Amino acid sequence: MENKPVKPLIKSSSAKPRKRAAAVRTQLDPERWVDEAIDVLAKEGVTGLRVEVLAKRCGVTKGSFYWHFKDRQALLCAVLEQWKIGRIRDIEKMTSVTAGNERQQLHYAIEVYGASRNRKGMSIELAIRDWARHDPQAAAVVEAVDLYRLDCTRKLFVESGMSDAEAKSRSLLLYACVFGLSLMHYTHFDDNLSDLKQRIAERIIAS
Amino acid sequence: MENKPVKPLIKSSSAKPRKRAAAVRTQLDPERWVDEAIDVLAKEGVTGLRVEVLAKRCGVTKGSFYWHFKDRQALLCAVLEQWKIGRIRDIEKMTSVTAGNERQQLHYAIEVYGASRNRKGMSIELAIRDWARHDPQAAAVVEAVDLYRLDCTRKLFVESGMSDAEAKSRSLLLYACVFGLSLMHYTHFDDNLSDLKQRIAERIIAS
DNA sequence: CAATGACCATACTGTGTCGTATGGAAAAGC
DNA sequence: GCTTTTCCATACGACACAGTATGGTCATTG
Repeated sequence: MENKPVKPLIKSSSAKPRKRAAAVRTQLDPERWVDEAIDVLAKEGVTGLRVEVLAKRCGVTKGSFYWHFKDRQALLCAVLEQWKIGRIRDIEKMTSVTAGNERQQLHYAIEVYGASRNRKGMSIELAIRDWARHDPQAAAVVEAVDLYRLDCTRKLFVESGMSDAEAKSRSLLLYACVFGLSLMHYTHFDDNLSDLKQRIAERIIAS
Repeated sequence: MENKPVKPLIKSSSAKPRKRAAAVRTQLDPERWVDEAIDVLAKEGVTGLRVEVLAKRCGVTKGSFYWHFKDRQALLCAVLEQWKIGRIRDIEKMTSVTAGNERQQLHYAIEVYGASRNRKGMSIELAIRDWARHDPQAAAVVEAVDLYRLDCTRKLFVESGMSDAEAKSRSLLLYACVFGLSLMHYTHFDDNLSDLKQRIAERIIAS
């Protein structure tokens, strides 16, 4: 005994992908687990992210989970990491723009975050931010993402002709407003919400 | 058997307060439970609000809890209710102002919410809003509080000379920004955060 | 074809939690 | 003073969950 192959914290799926790529089997890899975990996270929060629940969603049992991950904490770390790189990739895509279109791109960013089609993305965002209130690791990831986001939009404001200080304040205002709105329940506050949102976006972006 | 006195859902403490008021004993009343519960809620979130944990904090056992409350859900309802009335009371106090001082009062409101001294209040706020993402009851309370808040500050904006539509958008922007900022991690974004906040407040309030 | 390793199921321990049943102590009421 | 009511402790059953141990199945490899 004791000769069980050493299980890495998170089994690296890049170290020998079974065969080549074809659907040789329907077996699970860590990424599948993480994807499913993020789904649960969005709906139930971190505390609702249980191993057995997740296994049931994947159609397997705990035995499989503990093959791919050392423990629950390892999954949580993987979730944070995957979210972080996904966010940074999105931010880069969202804020790379040809000169002269900065303001338009800023409007687009606000619209995307506030859109109801992005409901799931915002649920993940809020779940992780709530998670970060108790967990230093999550807090560190959130801070990294926030600082990156803030700096990207800051550049857009600067390139659209603002001072650096003003650009920073606008950048912070933009994201604060976007997340804050997703936190509030204001659907019955007015019967022309799109006009309200338009005014807000103008206030944030316009010089 | 079966003659045990009927336990109300939440034992009304106003229906015969034991003696008069004096410290005749150190026994617990529902309000004490709710106060302690809100404390735990702020630190651990709803899912961390367990009966036995709460009992230990109060220095008693579960037996006491289930005397004062029908079940855990009854406590949660009481927490929501107490938070709701407390918020509405605060809002009224915060937005009642002599004519001419509206803008000053709006600045004060932003400052209070963003202040670090109000850390606990904001923790409760965020915990309840996260709770509201899964629980319709909590969502209803949050909506009621939000609508009340939004309307109170809307009046301030109107009285300071804005159109109703503009006032509404400013009101929404104000609270969204306040809650959004408390959700972000931006302490390392700039070394003059107070200037940043000042600019943001100006942007929200100034005409 | 035999051996190895990857992947998963089953069974088990231990803990935390909800809710109930029941008894005990102290105050309140007569 | 005796009974009733109030408030709490203790003990219990049921369940959900984390993590471990161990064996089984199938594909891959030599």
